[in-house]
Amino acid sequence: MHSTKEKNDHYKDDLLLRMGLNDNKAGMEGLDKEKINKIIMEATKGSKYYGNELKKEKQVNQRIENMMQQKAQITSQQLRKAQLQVDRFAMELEQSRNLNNTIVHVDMDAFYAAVEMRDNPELKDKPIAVGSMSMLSTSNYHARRFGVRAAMPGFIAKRLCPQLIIVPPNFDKYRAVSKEVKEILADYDPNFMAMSLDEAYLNITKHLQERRNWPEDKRKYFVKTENAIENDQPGKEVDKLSEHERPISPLLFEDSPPDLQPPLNYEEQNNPQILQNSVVFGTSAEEVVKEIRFRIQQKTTLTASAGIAPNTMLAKVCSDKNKPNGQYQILPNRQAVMDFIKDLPIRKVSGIGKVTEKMLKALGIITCTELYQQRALLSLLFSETSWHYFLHISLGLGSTHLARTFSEISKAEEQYILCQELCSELAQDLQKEGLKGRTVTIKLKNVNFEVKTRASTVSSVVSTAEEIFAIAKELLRTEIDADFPNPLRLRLMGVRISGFPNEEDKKHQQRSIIGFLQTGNQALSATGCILEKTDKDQFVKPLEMSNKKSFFDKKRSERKWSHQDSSKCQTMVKQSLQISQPFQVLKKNMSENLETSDNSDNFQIFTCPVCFREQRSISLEAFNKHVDVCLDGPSIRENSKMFSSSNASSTEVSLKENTNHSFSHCEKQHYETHQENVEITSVDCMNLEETRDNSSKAESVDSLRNEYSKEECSRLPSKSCIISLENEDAELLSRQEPLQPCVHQVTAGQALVCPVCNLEQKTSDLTLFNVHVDVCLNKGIIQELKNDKVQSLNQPKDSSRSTGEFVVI
DNA sequence: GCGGATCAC
DNA sequence: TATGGTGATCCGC
Repeated sequence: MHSTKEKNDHYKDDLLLRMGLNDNKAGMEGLDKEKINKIIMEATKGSKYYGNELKKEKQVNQRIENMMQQKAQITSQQLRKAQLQVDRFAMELEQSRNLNNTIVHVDMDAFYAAVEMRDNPELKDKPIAVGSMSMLSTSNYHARRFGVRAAMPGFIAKRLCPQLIIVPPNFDKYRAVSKEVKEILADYDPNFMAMSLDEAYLNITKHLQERRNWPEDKRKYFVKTENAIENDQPGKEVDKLSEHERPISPLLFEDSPPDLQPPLNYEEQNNPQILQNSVVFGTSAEEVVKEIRFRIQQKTTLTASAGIAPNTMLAKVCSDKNKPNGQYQILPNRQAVMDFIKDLPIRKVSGIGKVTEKMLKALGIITCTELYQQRALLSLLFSETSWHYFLHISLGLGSTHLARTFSEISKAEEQYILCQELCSELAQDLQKEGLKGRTVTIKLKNVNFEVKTRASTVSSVVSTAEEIFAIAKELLRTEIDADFPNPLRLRLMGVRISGFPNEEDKKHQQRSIIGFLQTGNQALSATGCILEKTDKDQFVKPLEMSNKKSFFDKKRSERKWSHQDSSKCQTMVKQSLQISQPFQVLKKNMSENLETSDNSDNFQIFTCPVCFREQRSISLEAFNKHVDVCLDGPSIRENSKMFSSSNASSTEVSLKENTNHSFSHCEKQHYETHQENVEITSVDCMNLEETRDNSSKAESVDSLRNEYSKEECSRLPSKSCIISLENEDAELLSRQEPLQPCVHQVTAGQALVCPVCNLEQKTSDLTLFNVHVDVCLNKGIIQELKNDKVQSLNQPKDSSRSTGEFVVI
């Protein structure tokens, strides 16, 4: 319901300033922001709550101060070096950019309040909020004009708006409505991911494919103007069965943009056309989402907002853009993404909260462009997890797939078989990595989403499937016996091995890569496998994954991630590799990725950002190696002195400021999917839905999300990866478009000359070229090297093109 | 490992 | 009168 972004924003002095951003129109009913702030302050000041807020603020300020001190100690050399590392990582990320998915984020407008208004016409024109005198979870837009917001105590809201009606929450009702909405969503993506009662992500990529061939009839809906609709199937007549009248467009949002008011204003442009009380929607993503919103409104009389984008991070931001009752799309090309990102305040991104915002602001970072410009500094000031996350955001990257739900596995036999398979997979991975461990852990999640981990440590290392299974089997048996005679009804199982005696050695061996890809001290610490069963009774085969490296979204990893089309799995593997995988794995998969997913990469010529020589490597691996050598070795011609004393992995600043940005769920899927959380040992779980029901306040805790989202994929300091075996794989693979749907096509073989370093870049990939130019522009080192040539260009200040592209025609 | 901080709903 | 409850991750200790 209410987002954290809104939460607390009413109370802090600095944040009060931002309240001007809220809807409040001069001359209209309501309060101006100064008045709102004043009233809130009066009600807040002197309270215990306020005292605690001040205390917390001090702590944050202290963190910022520490960070600034640390920043002051960073040498330009450290910064240059960091820049190289970060840019190399950025280049890899850029390469893995995947624009082939269409992700939709659907968000019901003022959900609880809207439901209450719908069901009680008396509330229609009044400012209302759902909650209690202690806490509100939602307010309608009318009330928001008075400054009444979610996460505000009711008694303060009453001071702001004495006529405010506070309605106690009716969760059963919200759940029922939510279910109606979800039934619609499932038509477009059966594996959609519900984040809460009023929010969900959909991957409509597949739907769009199928829809292309749909006859108009299948995209036609009858408009219902008076009564509620029971049957909202396309092409079918509308039943009338409403006991009371439900207006099509509830007067929830008087100020919503007129052109976004469905359904009757749909006559705009070609689609959808209105024909005799019916509407035909087109086949584009935009049309699909209009259709979804139309159906939601027809069925529930409530409005929803939506965002359409190539990944979940962007889709989420988009859904907020034209709220309420609107939608927004970022087209699936890099330029569109970058244009959108350019001036986007980082605070808009899910995972960037109040504290992170403030810390970054202290570094002069407010927008994503600035976030990108400061990437090198950030890598020195923040944890690896954090700066990776930041870099993703600043490149407009996010998760491109959603997980699916799983069917139950309740037969003991199957469970043992599953366990054995997992152990075999795990053993294979161990063998590949040359690892042996002493601790075997199984993780079980039952149908109620309770998660248990059970571990056993043996005296000597194990590595074979038989050895591991022998241990895992006993752990599993214990759990099965514990519930006997009731079966264990599992939703997910995982096996992990840890306790590697030779971790240090391993790390050392991999230093050349790890030095760049990860600065933390966790190299390859464990290998894990987790197997999940899909709702289609297909197994998601584990592969492997990195541990700490996986930095993406744990946030809602609990919401289940899992499935992956095998074609996409390659992408995923590729991405996770680039971000976090140990080198060996990268090596193993990279060539295959290049071959399968992007032909043009096969003979790509990389230009080393250090020595500027072209590397006619076929694989990124070889290229990475070269850069490693360049960075480490004294062999760099032009700038050897700059690196003569440096060690590739020695840049770390001791005291890293940690920001607990939780990764946006989306992204994390790529990297965290199917990972295990070591810590969880036993969760005595009641069904969350039940607990919620008993909660008098806290309506924001949603229950329905658990239906779809509780699949655990938390982090695991280990490696794991998933391959899903699906029928559609081949199809998906074949229809994959080039990684970079470039707007600017470059003729094959055409030489691109970097305007900064003046060196010819023989890559045919404009994206890579752009990255190179960015690297050049943003790097003092290059400026120094080419001082005579680029004086006029070495101002990376131009925020409008921090990640800008050089357009080649 | 645990608890505090952060974030989201 | 009065400023939620829950779950998750990350990180430092």
